[in-house]
Amino acid sequence: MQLNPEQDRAVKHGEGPLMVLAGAGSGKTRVLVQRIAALVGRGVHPSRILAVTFTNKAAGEMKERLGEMLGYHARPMWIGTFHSTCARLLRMFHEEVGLSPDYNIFDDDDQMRLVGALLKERNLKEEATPRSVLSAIGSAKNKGEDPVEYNKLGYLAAVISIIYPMYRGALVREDAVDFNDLLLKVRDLFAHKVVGPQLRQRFEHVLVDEFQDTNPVQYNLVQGFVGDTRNLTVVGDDDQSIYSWRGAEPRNLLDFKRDYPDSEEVKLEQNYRSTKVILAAANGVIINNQDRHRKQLWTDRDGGELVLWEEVRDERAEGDFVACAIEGLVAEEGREWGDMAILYRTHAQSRVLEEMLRSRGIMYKIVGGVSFFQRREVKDIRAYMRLVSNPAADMSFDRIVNVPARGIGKTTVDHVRYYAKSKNISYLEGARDAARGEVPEVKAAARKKLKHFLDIIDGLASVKKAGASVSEFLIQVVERSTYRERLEKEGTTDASDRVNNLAELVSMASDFDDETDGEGTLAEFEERISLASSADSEDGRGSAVTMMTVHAAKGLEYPIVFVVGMEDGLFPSIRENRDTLASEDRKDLEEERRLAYVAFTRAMDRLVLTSARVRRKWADVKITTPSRFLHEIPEDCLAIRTRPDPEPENTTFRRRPARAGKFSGDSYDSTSQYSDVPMNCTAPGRQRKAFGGAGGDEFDQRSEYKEFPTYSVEGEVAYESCDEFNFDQSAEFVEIAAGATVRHKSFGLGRVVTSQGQGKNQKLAIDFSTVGVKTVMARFVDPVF
DNA sequence: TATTCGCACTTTTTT
DNA sequence: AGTGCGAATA
Repeated sequence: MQLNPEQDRAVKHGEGPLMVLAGAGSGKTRVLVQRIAALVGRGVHPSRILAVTFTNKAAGEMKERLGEMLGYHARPMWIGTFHSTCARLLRMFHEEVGLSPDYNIFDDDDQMRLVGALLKERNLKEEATPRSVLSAIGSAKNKGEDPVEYNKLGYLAAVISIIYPMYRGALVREDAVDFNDLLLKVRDLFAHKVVGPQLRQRFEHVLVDEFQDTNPVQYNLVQGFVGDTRNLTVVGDDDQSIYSWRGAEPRNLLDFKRDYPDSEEVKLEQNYRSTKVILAAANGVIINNQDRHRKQLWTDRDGGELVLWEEVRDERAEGDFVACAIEGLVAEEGREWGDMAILYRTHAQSRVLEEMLRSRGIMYKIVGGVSFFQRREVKDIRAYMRLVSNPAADMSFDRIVNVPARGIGKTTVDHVRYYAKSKNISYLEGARDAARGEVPEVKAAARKKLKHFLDIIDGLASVKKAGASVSEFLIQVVERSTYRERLEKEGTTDASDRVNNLAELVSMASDFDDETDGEGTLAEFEERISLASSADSEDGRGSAVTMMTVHAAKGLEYPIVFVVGMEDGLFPSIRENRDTLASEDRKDLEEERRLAYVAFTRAMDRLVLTSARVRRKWADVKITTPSRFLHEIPEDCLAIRTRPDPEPENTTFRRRPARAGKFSGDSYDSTSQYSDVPMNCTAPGRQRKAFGGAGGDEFDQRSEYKEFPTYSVEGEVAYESCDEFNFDQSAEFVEIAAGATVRHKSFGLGRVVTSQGQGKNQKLAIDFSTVGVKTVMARFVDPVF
């Protein structure tokens, strides 16, 4: 495909700031990739290019494409999310920010537990919920401000001023950072007298995708990375800004013009994705927003079906309709399941849809939801990993000291905790003392059990020390902790699901080992897990209908898109009992509208919207009003179809009688109203491919069942030595030249003055900030840049 | 100390 | 409706 003149201009832009205002479906990803390739072609060293994407998945795709175009030259490029980029930098500069190289990243769940525990400790549970505290802390940190100061006037001021210092203390003790710290610590690095200037000069070109979704801290980071070169490319679309609740400021697009007045601006207004009708529908909605740059998206894709708005009775009818329509599209138009996506505003809506699809034997996959990595058993195993890497990981200790149950009760743990706190040592150390009998409250029986637990941890530590690969280590965790054994003894389906999840985790670890030639560390694997978003796990394998939230659909496209639950209160989502100002309401509504815009513009050929007259929320039933956005769609784009209730007007709503079986969804087929929809449903009996049995749950976002790799439990695992990896790394080998910054194990950071010799025998004269100029073999230092 | 039961809370969106 | 937590019980 040829580039259009505007795209071409963006790709060919040389030095200096560039802003690309890219509408939905305008090929911005392609432009970005080509631009990077063009920079390399122009002689920019690949390792001096930083590209920031919104998701890890987008980063992966970009890497892949550049890999194809540039071969191994693409490898040294820095391509990733803000978070993964910062994690990488923090690993390099861990000392400067006071972290170990194996530092932990606290995810949502960890933070919640921690704050919950702190609130409990201070008897503040009445005053605030962990969620509210964290969101107050988070909104401050998103702006780069001090949480206590920032919330000084809010109703949580008192709680935050007590909890936040404790929270921060706990993170320091546990050698951990939260998501925001990841960015803030790197921002702080810019002020470091040695590292700061280096960081500023590190990149010659910086490119940021989805710029409308960056928050102030991220913008600061960008400015730091750009340094004096001013070679910054930002790509964004203010109409697709849907993360302001996470601190994103679409105003960054305006600020960019202020901060870089000499920037060139390119507008990509031709849409290559959607039909005219779909685009007109999306435009019709978005023009109702006040706060936006005017943009005129256009397409030359004539024709296409009208957007269909199907009004149905309730969410079951909605699911049934969608399932039917899918069948019809497969039968009539020869579409494949993989061509279709169902988008919803909230995860909670997925359940009914799932049920209805399943009852018709339609394969589906769900993106997001409860992430694989958040499952209890996976988190437990991760806690073992953490505790072994970092004995001070008290939260991890708490989590697994008695998991699986080994008879260490609450009272024992309380004694250990109290003792550890009073001596200012970690819980694990406390447990050691207790096991040795130094804590009188812990009696012999409990001591023995603690000893047993410590033996497990120490055993794992020795496995790690022996140089086990990550997957080997995980296998040892699963075995030595008796986790798998216990689960298998349970014999329930739930337990065997969990075993499968553990197998999946091990196999991911083994993929990781392969990828890193066995050189990846536990901490790196854990980092990857922590930063993996639920949307990343999507593997395009097989043909299945994709279900996800609108947020997760950002950047994706499908020939056919269903957007379900188009009702006021749901989409746009309106939270009740909220005491915000009217202007906030408008802002929220505008964001919801942008969300609708994103949803609609995912569709290439056909867009189907549904609304239910009645929707169950929790236990009760609510009568709904169709989404106001539906009325904003130009009439000539829209086909509206309302189905009357099959029952007489004034019958009261009858509850579906409770069934004995777990799922009653199958009963719906016979009453389906939709066998005559123009998308022509086939009869429910004619299913192309069914999977599983009724109520079976074997199809979800996880990949298929994998056996545990074979291994020996007894005897020592033979760990290969690892001194031959260097050869393959030549592609990434960076010649250390005078002026480079390097790190030495004992001398710390220094700057290379002169260099002598090559390869293994290269000698460097280095000016260390600690000890002055020293001559060192190059292989004893790590190039920082 | 382990297990079980009942209650409260959840549900907007996620790196 | 499903989960997680705390209290009550074995």
